[in-house]
Amino acid sequence: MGRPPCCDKSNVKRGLWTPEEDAKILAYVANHGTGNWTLVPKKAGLNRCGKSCRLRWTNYLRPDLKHDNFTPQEEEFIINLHGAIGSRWSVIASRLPGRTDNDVKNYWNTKLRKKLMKMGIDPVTHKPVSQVLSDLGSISGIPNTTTTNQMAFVNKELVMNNMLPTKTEPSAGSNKSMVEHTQESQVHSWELHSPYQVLTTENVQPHVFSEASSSTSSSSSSSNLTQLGSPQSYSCQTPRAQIAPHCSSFDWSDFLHSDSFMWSLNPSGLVQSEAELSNNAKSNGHDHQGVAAIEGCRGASMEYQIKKQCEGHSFVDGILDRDSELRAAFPEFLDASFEY
DNA sequence: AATATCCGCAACCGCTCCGAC
DNA sequence: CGTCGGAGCGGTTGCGGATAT
Repeated sequence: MGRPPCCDKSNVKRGLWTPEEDAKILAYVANHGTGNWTLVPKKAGLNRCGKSCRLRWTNYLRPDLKHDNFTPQEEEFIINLHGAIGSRWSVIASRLPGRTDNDVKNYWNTKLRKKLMKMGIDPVTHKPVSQVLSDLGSISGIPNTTTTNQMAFVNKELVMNNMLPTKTEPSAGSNKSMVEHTQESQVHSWELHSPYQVLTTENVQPHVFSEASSSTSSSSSSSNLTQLGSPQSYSCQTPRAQIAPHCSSFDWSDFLHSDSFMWSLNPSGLVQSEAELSNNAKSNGHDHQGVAAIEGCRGASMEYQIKKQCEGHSFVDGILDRDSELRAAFPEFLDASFEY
């Protein structure tokens, strides 16, 4: 038995809103504020579904909304965060003042997705399409026929979008072909010229895991933080080889979803330095000991996950272990108001 | 100039989440 | 602890303007 509809769909107006209806919503909110949207149509004198009223307000009428075009900085931030957390539009929008989840979602679907595809970047995985193809081909445990079918499908999609070169040719801004890049992606970055610079292992990993990487990797662990916004190369690479060459079960997406990564983004979409993070944490009321502990914890997070997974811990085991350790270490940060 | 096609965006739909009871 | 209902989220649809033929 399903839930009854929130309103009588046959008796409410649908479709585009008139200025008069907008004025009624605005007047109602000005007098009563938002909340209990199911009562709004009746109280405001509207023949609309309450849900529709809420949508109209949140997506269009809210006074704090920006109605101008997205800036390049906002574009970069959306791409970065989408690469990290996927299509969680409300989360992305919450970090872009004046933008709604609907705005961000529409902008992604109409502009950014196509832009990435033209750049040869798979908008779902944010990897070079050549790498996606390579990954598909190397999936173990899948019968060859299935893989072949998947490859055929992907090839068709890519050809339709002019993303798959008909022959090996140098990619823009590099002397190496896409195929060569794929083959070397374990150790070299794959680059093409782009007005964007997306968060990658190169500019995230050294920042977040400077302590961990210094002890686990002899590769370059520059702590230079690259500011987004300037024209730079779009660098994609497989982090596994650099960070955990000894462990093949590590999944970079797990890290991207971790709060360690989220902490490295501030609302403007710029990567924060350790000093900035410290200052922010301090200004938020954390004491020095707490800040140091957080930084140490953040830096050690990747190494911890790699170790645990190499030791045969399941993903869930790792989360539970981590939860216990964090609760023991920072009881003051894990009060009811802490989002975790 | 008329028609077809494309594109962007507002709005809708169905579902999940979460607090109140 | 289960149910109810409001709020919110993400995917999808469809309208209207812009552009191509």
